[in-house]
Amino acid sequence: MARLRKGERDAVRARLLEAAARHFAAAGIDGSSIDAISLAAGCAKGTIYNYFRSKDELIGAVLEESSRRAAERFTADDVAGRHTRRRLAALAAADVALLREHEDFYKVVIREALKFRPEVQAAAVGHLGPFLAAVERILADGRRRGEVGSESSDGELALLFVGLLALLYGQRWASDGAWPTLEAIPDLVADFFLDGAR
Amino acid sequence: MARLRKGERDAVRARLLEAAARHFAAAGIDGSSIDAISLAAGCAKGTIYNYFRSKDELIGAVLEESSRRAAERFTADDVAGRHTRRRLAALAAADVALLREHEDFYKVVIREALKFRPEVQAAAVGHLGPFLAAVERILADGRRRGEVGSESSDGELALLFVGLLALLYGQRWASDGAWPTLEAIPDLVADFFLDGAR
Amino acid sequence: MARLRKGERDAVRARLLEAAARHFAAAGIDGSSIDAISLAAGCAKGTIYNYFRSKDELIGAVLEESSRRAAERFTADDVAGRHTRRRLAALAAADVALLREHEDFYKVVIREALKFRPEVQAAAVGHLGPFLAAVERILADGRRRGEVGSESSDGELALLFVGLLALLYGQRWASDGAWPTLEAIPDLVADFFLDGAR
Amino acid sequence: MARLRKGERDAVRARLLEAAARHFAAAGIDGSSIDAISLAAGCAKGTIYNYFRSKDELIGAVLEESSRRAAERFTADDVAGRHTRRRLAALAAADVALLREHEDFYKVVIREALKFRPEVQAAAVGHLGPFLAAVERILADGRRRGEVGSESSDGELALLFVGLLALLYGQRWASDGAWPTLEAIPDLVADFFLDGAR
DNA sequence: AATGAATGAGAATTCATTCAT
DNA sequence: AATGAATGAATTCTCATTCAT
Repeated sequence: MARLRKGERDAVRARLLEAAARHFAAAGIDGSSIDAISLAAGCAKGTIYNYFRSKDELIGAVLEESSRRAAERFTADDVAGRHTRRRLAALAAADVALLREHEDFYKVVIREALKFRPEVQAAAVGHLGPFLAAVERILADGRRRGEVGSESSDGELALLFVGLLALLYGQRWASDGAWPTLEAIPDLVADFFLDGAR
Repeated sequence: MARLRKGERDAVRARLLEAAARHFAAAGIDGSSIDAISLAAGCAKGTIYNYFRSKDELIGAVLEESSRRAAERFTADDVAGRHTRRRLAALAAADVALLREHEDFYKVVIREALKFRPEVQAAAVGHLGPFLAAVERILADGRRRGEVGSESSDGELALLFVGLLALLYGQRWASDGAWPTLEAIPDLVADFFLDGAR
Repeated sequence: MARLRKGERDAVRARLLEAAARHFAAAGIDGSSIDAISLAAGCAKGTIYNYFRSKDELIGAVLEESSRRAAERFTADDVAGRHTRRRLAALAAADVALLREHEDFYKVVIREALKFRPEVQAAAVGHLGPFLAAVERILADGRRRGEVGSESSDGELALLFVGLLALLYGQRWASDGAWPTLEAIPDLVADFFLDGAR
Repeated sequence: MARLRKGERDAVRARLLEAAARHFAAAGIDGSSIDAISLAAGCAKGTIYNYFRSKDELIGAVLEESSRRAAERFTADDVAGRHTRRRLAALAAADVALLREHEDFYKVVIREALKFRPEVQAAAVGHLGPFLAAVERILADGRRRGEVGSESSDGELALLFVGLLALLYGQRWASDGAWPTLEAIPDLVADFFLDGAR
């Protein structure tokens, strides 16, 4: 059964990644077996090893995929002249839109990032690179406009911004969607990030 | 070896809990074996089952212990008349002091909470109860003083406060202590929580 | 706490044996733990080892006790001049009376015997000795009276008699007492043993 | 080693069942480890779990297999017009022939039945169904011919018949084959069942 | 390329037995 | 004598990975 068309092979790979993300999100990485993931993707257990050398590589690929998709978007809608608040809210809204499409991937990657393991952190920040850069750009503009005055560096603030976003997503998962809703998140994060509780 | 001297049994239990927290923090809960934990505590494999009926119960006891110790402290130093900023910073400072003593326990409980699993969330918030209540009290006073004006409810804000604190701890673990330092955290979290990036 | 009065020590031993029989009957020998038995007898785990060197010895003692009590009785009521049928029924009735008092012991010893392990068989038949001898005596008299004519030897027939009795007890346990009842067993076994289904 | 030649999988399963029966018969169910059984069947420890989900399922499969094979035979040779004695002896002879081929399976299933556990009894009698039905048929005919007159019901008598048979097999195992021999059993059981010791 | 049976290291848990107090 | 904590061998079961077909 050799020589799948390129597209077919990619399709199987995509199915495997989605099944993996689904299982990882539902049962945790350790609680998900290669066997169950393969079957959920419509393959036999052995097949997955034709696509990923090991479970670790599969995990890596899921995280990779998550950020790959994310990176395609950021900044697309960003417009430099606007108010900092609007630009941040728009950025968050774009992220929320992505999350809607790939919630399982987000859940996996966010959970992984929030384990705060140094070995993983480099990769995580790497994946977040484009997003963090977008935030920093907005912050730099914001300082010029007098809308940002924090003593913390833009890099630190950018990390706090994505952290807050992750926290709000997580709070939503933890409360089974009760609070906050996806619709509310962009304004919520932009407002709180800029003004705090004041 | 029956009838341990009074207190001896508690000492063994404490050693087991600390060894468990240490392993959980270093290798994750799933990555830690009962066997290794027992040996690290200076017991044989079977001994741990004289203290905890199962791994799940051990995990529960570690989380319990963590919050039990935490609950002893909060609000001790809180003084109602002060500025909101000072009170929040003091609360955070008390928490940081606790974290210094039981960092492994904190790491475990924070990681667990940041998996955002609804089944676990109730317990997590329950453990945080006294802390959250303290924050809410300060916020209510703050509103009276005109130092807090956010449209979000005090309950939501309190959750964001502990979330931010957890995020800063985590950022420290992830960066191997590079940023932020423990000393900086109380002011950092109080400032950002009240004023944001403005 | 040394030097228990002789009677006290015997009382503890008896309690241990009864607890053991109870557990063995309910959960099987393998399914019963020394710990549970000790506690049920009101002692701590270690105490049992002051009375029995090992679990095997405890098992042996339970079986021993069972047949010791049984041996006290047989033949007491037997009267040589009567009809074979009446004498067999009386013998069975005496056994049923014993079983009523020590049902757990009976269950254990019968189950053990019906595993048919050669190593155990010698002991089992040894324990049954007095009972088998009584049956053989009755059979020998029965032949003289013309009430027994089987070609099988008396020894073989005696084994069949106790086998039948055990079978009926067991059938009762298996059917939760539905059939046969304890009252019916003595006549049932005497009749069937002498006449079969004819 | 995927896609075994047709039949290969069944062969492995059969080897596992036989190894299990062999061990169960020799050391008891509780005394037999999954590990030892697998190795005896020529597999590694884990392999057995590709065929049976748990030890309980393996036990069930051994009992099932035992009665499945048995059910194939009964009554094949039965001829309605003959003497009750001859028909019963023939039935017993057919059973003995089966036992010769699958002695370990018989030993396991008989031992299990003679534990007289109500939960198991239903299954045991279910497995015996065809055999019991055959006995009852013969008894009904026997009554018509005047060769059976017992006051007990045919159902009860049938249970006694299989009980006797089991007892004789067991007696043989217990005596290491000394008495009775397999050859003698069919006539022995038919004679004793019909006439008793008379 | 896909399959899925085989593998065996490793994990949690049980429990008879020992022995210091 | 009684206790009950400690022990560690043994057991069941899981699962990532390999590889013949």
